Amino acid sequence: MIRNEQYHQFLRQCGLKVTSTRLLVLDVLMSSSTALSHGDILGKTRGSRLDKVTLYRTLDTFIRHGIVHKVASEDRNWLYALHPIDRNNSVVRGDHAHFICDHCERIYCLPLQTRNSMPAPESEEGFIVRAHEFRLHGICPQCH
Amino acid sequence: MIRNEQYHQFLRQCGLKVTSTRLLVLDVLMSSSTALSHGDILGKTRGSRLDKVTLYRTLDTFIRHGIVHKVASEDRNWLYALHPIDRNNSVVRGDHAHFICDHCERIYCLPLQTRNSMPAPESEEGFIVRAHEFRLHGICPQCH
DNA sequence: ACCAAAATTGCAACAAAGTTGCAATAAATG
DNA sequence: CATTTATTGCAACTTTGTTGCAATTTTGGT
Repeated sequence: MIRNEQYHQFLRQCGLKVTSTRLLVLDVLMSSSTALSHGDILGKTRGSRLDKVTLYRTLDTFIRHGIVHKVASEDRNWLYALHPIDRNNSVVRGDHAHFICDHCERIYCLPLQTRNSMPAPESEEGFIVRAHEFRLHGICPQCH
Repeated sequence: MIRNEQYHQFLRQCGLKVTSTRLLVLDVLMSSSTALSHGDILGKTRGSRLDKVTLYRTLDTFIRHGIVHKVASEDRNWLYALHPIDRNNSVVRGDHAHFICDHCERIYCLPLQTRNSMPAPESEEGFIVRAHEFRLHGICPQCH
């Protein structure tokens, strides 16, 4: 796998030890255009005796290091997706929307174009707003 | 409980049979300013031998009839909240935001004021947007 | 290339959340 | 008030996620 060298460098940049589990999970997430569940990832790594607990912990580590974020799916479990990575292997954590296809249930992370970008809503009636998530529902390109 | 007559009428308006379980769950949801989990509701109804399965099914029925909606909490389970009801006992399903307090973890449904309301983002690159959910993170009035 | 320290992994057992099938019960209609 | 139909409670089960611990792997210094 030629990408391994790149992933290796990326993990070190994030202050993480390089392990085969992490390289594997990183590769699976990189290769998907949609957010994946724990089960999805486990399915895509059959053959490489990756334990479910290890996967939970790996995803958790990635989240704590800001590489991955999780989105709740419509059927009560978590989907995991990478933050976009730019040409310098730096993680870009800018605002983006989660698009949920009401047909295939897949969740895509869509960058918010400037012309679509949402103004952060004002704090109001004692609620102090610090961050926000925008979830879009509809039909994805694959489903029409 | 003086509200029972009102709830009774409301359920019939929704085309539902009136049962003690539904009256009970409706009352619990009405009395809360935040969205409640299945467990929360079960906790608030101790004494009334309400079965967990029945509660799941009741909440599901309410959702199918548009009385209740569910929001994923930050720790992977569903919270349930009523749609606002106006003076004519009609359900108001207008846009609203979900405010998640990062301190107490409670989730509030906040109406979107006109000045805060989000324009529906344009469909783009083959993604057809039909609905959206806005999730706000921050600190709620009780926590500061 | 090897060693020691520290982090990571796999396993087994467990806990929590949610579902299914079915028999018993309760609500609405005439 | 009897019949039909929906709702409820229970037991067993599935799925998802967690904990503790021993074994293994990674890293940095020699």
